[in-house]
Amino acid sequence: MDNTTMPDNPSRESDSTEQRIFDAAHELFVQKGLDGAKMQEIADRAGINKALLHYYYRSKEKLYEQVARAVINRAIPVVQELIESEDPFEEKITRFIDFYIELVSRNPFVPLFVITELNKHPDRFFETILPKHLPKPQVFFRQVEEEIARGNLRPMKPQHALVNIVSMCIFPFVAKPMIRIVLGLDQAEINTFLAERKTEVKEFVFRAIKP
Amino acid sequence: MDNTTMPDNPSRESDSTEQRIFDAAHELFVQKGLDGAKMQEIADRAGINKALLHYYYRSKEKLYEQVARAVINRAIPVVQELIESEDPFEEKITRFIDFYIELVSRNPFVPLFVITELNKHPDRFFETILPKHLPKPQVFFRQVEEEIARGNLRPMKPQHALVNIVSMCIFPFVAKPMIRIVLGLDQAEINTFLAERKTEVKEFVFRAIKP
DNA sequence: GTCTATAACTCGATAGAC
DNA sequence: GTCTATCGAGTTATAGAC
Repeated sequence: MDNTTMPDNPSRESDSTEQRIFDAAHELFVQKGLDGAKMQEIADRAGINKALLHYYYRSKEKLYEQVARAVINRAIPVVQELIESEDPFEEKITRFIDFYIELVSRNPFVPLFVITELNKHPDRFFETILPKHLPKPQVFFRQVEEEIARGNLRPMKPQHALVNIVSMCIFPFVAKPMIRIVLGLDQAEINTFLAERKTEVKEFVFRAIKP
Repeated sequence: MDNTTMPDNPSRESDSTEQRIFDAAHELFVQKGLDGAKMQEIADRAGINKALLHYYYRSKEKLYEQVARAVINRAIPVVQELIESEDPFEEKITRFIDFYIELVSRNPFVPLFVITELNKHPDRFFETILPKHLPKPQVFFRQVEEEIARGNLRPMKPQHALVNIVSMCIFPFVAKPMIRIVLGLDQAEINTFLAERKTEVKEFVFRAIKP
């Protein structure tokens, strides 16, 4: 953890035991996954005994599921608001990129956690973790079609536009260590580089979608 | 594994025991990671006994390292050739996107494997897995600068151009299940969507970088 | 609610027969 | 080389005192 901004995972000193356990589990599961995180380590970080984990959460599996649900449910409303917003299109894209990059840079482990969970345990994910209501991109697609009809955007498939934008927002943060190596940047330089992303992605996207 | 194309991981029926173990380990480690893959499962898939794994590879750790090295070393030459090529710039970009997407769609688990490994065990990665010579992007950067000077590209930071392109090539395949859900596509539709990426990314990129 | 102690289990690793 | 049997370390989970 070398970011200057703190992640969105609160860990107040004064919380209840149950909450402290949950926060510790949150941090470790998101970083290390279900197999990688150990109950002992979670207990240590929460400042309590291993037995209490079972007292409050019954099993590792159950604790993990609650954490996973919380991670998903915390991210969804933000994304939903961004993607379903009825703001004027150009503003919407700008806000989308700014907020999305902000979100990911505050929570660099979350996208990787979700992707890994989805790859390794798709059944559990669909049945017990994924909420009923997800962000619906139809608003975004309709807006793109309208802008194309008005001649404000070049003709293109809206799905690919969305995936392109999201890819450029998320991937560099997920692949930060890889990018650091290939570009030959030190710790300070990679952070500067990532800080430039908001500007660079917006510029890139608007050039790509304007007619 | 629902791709129509087979991954680049060969598993011939007639190979030696050592090779069969290696192939089984390759498949399982890449999909499940070091902690997630079990020696028993590797043995089962290779059609031999657990004890033989240790006979040939001494320990799980050593087997894993060999697999990880193989994965990296198989990917690097392709990427290196693409990024260091001295082809005319526009051809180079075209080839880069086509081959990169082809590579990732054949090996959808590899980027996630590398990223996860790099996040969880950076020390081992740098000391024992990463080869001495990596793809050097300096050629690419110089070409971008030259094209800008000639007026063939708009002024931009070459690093961000590269990261944008790579993001759009890799991320959709890594996040395939997530994209499938959000876009509401069935198995056939998501594959069609991913097959369109070569065309769509090229179009998007050229619009974004032309002056 | 919280702790200590320990049971129960998983899994990597080894011994030894063939 | 390959197998069966088993050990031993590390982990999850529980029992029971306070």
